Amino acid sequence: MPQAMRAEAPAPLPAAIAAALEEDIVFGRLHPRERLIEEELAERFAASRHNVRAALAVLEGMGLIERIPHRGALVKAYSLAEVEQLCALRDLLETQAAQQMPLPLPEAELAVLRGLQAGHDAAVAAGDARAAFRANLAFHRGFFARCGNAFLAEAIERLAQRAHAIRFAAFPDPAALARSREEHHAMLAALASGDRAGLTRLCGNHLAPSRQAYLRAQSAFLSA
Amino acid sequence: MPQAMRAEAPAPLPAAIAAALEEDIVFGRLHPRERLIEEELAERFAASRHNVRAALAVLEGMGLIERIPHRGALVKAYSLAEVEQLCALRDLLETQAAQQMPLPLPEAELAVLRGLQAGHDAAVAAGDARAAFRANLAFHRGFFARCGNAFLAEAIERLAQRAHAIRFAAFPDPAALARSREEHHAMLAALASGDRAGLTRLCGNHLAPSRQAYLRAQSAFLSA
DNA sequence: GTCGACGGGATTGTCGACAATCCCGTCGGC
DNA sequence: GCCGACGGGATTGTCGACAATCCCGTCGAC
Repeated sequence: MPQAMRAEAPAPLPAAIAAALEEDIVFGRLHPRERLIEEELAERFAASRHNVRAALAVLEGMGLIERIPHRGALVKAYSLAEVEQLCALRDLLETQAAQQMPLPLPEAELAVLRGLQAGHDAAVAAGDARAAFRANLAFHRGFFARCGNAFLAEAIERLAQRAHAIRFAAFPDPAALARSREEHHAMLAALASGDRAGLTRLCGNHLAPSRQAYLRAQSAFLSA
Repeated sequence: MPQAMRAEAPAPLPAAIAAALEEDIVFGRLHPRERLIEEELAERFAASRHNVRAALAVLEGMGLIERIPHRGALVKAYSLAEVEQLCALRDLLETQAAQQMPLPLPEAELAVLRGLQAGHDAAVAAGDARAAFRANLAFHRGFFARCGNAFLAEAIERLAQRAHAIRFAAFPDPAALARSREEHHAMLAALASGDRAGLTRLCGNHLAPSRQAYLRAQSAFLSA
């Protein structure tokens, strides 16, 4: 709960508050079932309660928190069965995206993706987990946008957001970050060479770690 | 624009306003690109502008309208390419849902779906397009919920909501309503007998009419 | 001793009013 | 005559304050 605000901008808009809370959830500073109280957040972010409220609405739309009327907001907790379902659907959609992506990717688009990945590399090298998280999102967004179906790309992004609530288990691990980085480079190589089979396989494997980490964390929690 | 409010409840909550506007879009009373002005809506629904604003946020989340900061809200217009992409993704997800649905469906669940379809039948028989629309949504929700993956069911529902903005072209047609009704019954029969191939085929065919109707309406519009 | 009514405190939800922004018709200068 | 600054009007965005709701500890009755 004690957490200095990071608002350097003159006005802490709802989007900034939502992003900060999103990171708190991803990095486990807010654990599942934890309650979010509007006035506390308003004080922490030096924002009005209206903006906090709007931010909570955003997070609810992303599936990261749950709001119960007149009762407040909680960080959403996912059961094992839900994690399995979520991963299965992500696998389906990301595989589909890989299969319909035009290959090999034009050099101009490849360059954009390489630029995004350079940002990710830098963040990982610097050990900046927060920046790595954001850069990772940006790379994935750019990558799946290339599948040619905006609705598919949006659905994939939405599911990835939902998975944030379970990803906290995997993300702080530097080895996982490095592995993610390597996989991104392998994906770029497959895009460049037009290796569709490899690309599809990479996409499937890429989301396995977070699922496994969650299951591990969950079983550790249950046995504790 | 002239449209009596249908609020019989003492308080017109945001959800009710959103539902009414959703229907206006589905039935073509609000056409694509039409502007939605908060104060006008507040007067029409005898609600506060706050509630109207919340309703607009809901509709934006459903992809039915577009909001531009400081500029207001418009009914969202979809291009032909977007319609194709939307339909392709719906096809993928609904086919997947049909393929993983446990068959044959237990009698208790079948009874629930039959009850929902009875409501749809009644609305179609009565020629009540509004009720038919709602009952159709309820049947689809109940149907796809049976696929065993809540995220898949939710994604399907979200895409169906988005399709509302293009469905207006098909919905007022009584023949289409009757056909939809028949297809629902065929789906129920497939669920009962465990005919997975038939079920999958039915799901695919079931969303073809709205796409075709949209393309027809679009070409008619372009040639006008 | 247990159960149900009651109230204080904390928290969320809603309202009216004001401030900020944008569009567009108008005007003055070059 | 055309271009850019300017203001009026319409519309959206934000604030502070108040009302509604809920949780939970307390008390009294059976």
